[in-house]
Amino acid sequence: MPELPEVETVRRGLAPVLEGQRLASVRINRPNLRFPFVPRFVERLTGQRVDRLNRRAKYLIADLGSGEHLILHLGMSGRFVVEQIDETRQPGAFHQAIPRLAAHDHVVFETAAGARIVYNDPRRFGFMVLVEAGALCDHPLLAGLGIEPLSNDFHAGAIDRLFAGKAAPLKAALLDQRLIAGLGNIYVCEALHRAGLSPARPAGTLSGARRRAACARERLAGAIRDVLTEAVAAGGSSISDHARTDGSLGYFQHAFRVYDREGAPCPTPGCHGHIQRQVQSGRSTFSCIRCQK
DNA sequence: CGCATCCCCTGCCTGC
DNA sequence: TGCAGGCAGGGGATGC
Repeated sequence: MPELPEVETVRRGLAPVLEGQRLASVRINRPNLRFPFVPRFVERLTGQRVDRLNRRAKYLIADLGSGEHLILHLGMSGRFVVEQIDETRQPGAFHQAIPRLAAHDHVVFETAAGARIVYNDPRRFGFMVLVEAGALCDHPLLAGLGIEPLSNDFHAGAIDRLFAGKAAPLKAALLDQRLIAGLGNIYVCEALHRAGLSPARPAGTLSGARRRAACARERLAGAIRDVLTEAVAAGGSSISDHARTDGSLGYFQHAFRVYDREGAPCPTPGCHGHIQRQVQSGRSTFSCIRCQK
């Protein structure tokens, strides 16, 4: 599921029920997701207050009252669903009375205020990692992450610097979380189409003083910012797994111009090409060879 | 180092 | 109808 817009959508759904609330109970239904849960994961979380829920790239980061942090990643198929539980029941008593667990409901949080937050992840590429106080910035999962594409630091000049000398195709460079953090397969394809840039073009050709390179990176920076902003406003893209925390679907998938549209006419005005699919770095790329150069 | 390939896991869709 | 194969939004480990 989740690229930056989907993760941000989940963050916005979870923040109102988590921030300022205590975790009255935590339950894990298996020993691992992508990684094994750390020892005493449940005990270390239970009773803690969540001060804030942040997002960095495709990670959610809960700041806990103890100074520790809980890093959450949704992998490919992870989702959170929030339900309001009967407030007359005793917190923590849901072990007996829990409503039916669906398949792949791996983690269940219950807040003192009566929200139940269920993490469901069929493929289990997601994970939850507890980080000691003060160790967040240096954590290996986060330390190497690149620039946030919706931050003020992201602009054509950043692309100029990051892509200088890179022989890798634009598709691969944009997927590289060490350069720009948060883009995934869908939004890379969409941004490249909007910018009129070929996914196969060497990333380094967007660097340097030449006017054409400067125009190209200007278009790319704008396209990335636009597509992500629009997708966040739409609640993300719901292909098969992503849903908002209230169960409703995002609708940005209806705005895709190229992703999963092989054979369709190119939506660029005046371009009479069609969308083709190719495989780059083992993953599908969708583009129009006519208007993406 | 930079880049490509493979792998983790389950579900769904297609074609035979 | 059943089954095999391919494919899926993630990232990490490996090998060249």
